[in-house]
Amino acid sequence: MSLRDNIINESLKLFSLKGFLSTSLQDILKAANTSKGGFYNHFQSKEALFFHVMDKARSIWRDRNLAGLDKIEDPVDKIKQLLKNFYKRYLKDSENFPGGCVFITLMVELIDQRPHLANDINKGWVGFKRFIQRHLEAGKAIGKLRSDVNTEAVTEMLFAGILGASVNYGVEKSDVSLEETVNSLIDYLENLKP
Amino acid sequence: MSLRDNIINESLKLFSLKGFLSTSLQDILKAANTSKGGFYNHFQSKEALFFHVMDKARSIWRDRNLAGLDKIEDPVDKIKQLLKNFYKRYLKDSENFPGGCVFITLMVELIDQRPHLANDINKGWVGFKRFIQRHLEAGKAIGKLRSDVNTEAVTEMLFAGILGASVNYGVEKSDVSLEETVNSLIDYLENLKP
DNA sequence: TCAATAAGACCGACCGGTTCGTCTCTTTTT
DNA sequence: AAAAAGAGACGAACCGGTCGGTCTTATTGA
Repeated sequence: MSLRDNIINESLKLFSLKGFLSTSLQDILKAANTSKGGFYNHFQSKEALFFHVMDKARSIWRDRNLAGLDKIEDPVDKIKQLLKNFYKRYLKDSENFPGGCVFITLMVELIDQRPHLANDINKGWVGFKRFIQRHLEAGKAIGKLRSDVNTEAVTEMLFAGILGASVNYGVEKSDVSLEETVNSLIDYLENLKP
Repeated sequence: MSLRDNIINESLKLFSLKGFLSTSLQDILKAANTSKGGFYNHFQSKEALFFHVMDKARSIWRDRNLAGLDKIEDPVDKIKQLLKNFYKRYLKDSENFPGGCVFITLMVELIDQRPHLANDINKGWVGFKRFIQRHLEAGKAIGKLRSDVNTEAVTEMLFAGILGASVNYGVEKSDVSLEETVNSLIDYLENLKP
């Protein structure tokens, strides 16, 4: 693996553990087994690195969470599968995210300290919410959800549940709570069917 | 107000905005309008301050979230009231928590960096979960909840929902999502009644 | 084919600035 | 006068970032 890729991968791990501001350049250099010069050969600044790390994180996120969704017809079942993917294939990935979901760690740290960096994360969150709501609306249109379902409120509920489960998983490091929460969310979704 | 209390209050605000590690002593001194000497006259270290700030935060948390609960008989309704308190009286308190729920900000920051500090926060979380589950069990015992309700799973769901809603509120700074999420949680709880 | 040249990946000393905590000294209170 | 409270200079360690220099690799010319 190239030094550049190695720096990005190691930074991703460190950011998920310590956040962006609390990860020093020395931490990164040590983890990637390189030096200042080696780093600044590939990245203009620590902040520039941030965006490359986020690209990598988003790539992994899609790879894990959207796996198999294209083989499912029912849009509501797609969301169910996404919830399962989230806790079975994504959140447990301690190889890339030893400190849990990197987006949450970074968002909480940066929202009031580096709004322009937090904004980059938020774009993904907004897109994710839209993705959920679009599928719920599609499910409603073909009669897979009750016609009185408020898709916006359900989207907020699912999103908050996922966020909370992720935070809690980072604290508990136990699969039990995580599985219970995600299963409750799936049951909640199931109860909205006609 | 004494300098000591002033330092604690200003630190609470700063911690909710920037976390513990990212809040420098200079930030605190500036906000409290004092000096190094003034600070170290009252606190042994920055870490010692942390615990005093947490005591203050917990005190505010109880004051806001448990308000009026003693006047409610039905244990399930108590939890409903707590959910309402949470978003109406607690989370919107930008006076003490300008950066949103300080427990979440600190937990996410400290869980992998200062486990012994995170552990102090977690004690409160565990107690909160127990509080919820105890009331759900009590409600079940007197027939206010269906007998097939898994109180542990429901507790995890409510807790995750609250966590997620808090994180999301810190990002969106909008009451709409927050209200929708909490109302969805209350509906969810309502649907568990016989 | 092989030496001369060029490119750039990488190293680590170093820079100014900031960190937490200690210390001495001054001011205020009692 | 004595004790408590506050001010801020200071030190050692660390921060992100710069810079001169080395060493490997690719390209060129004969």
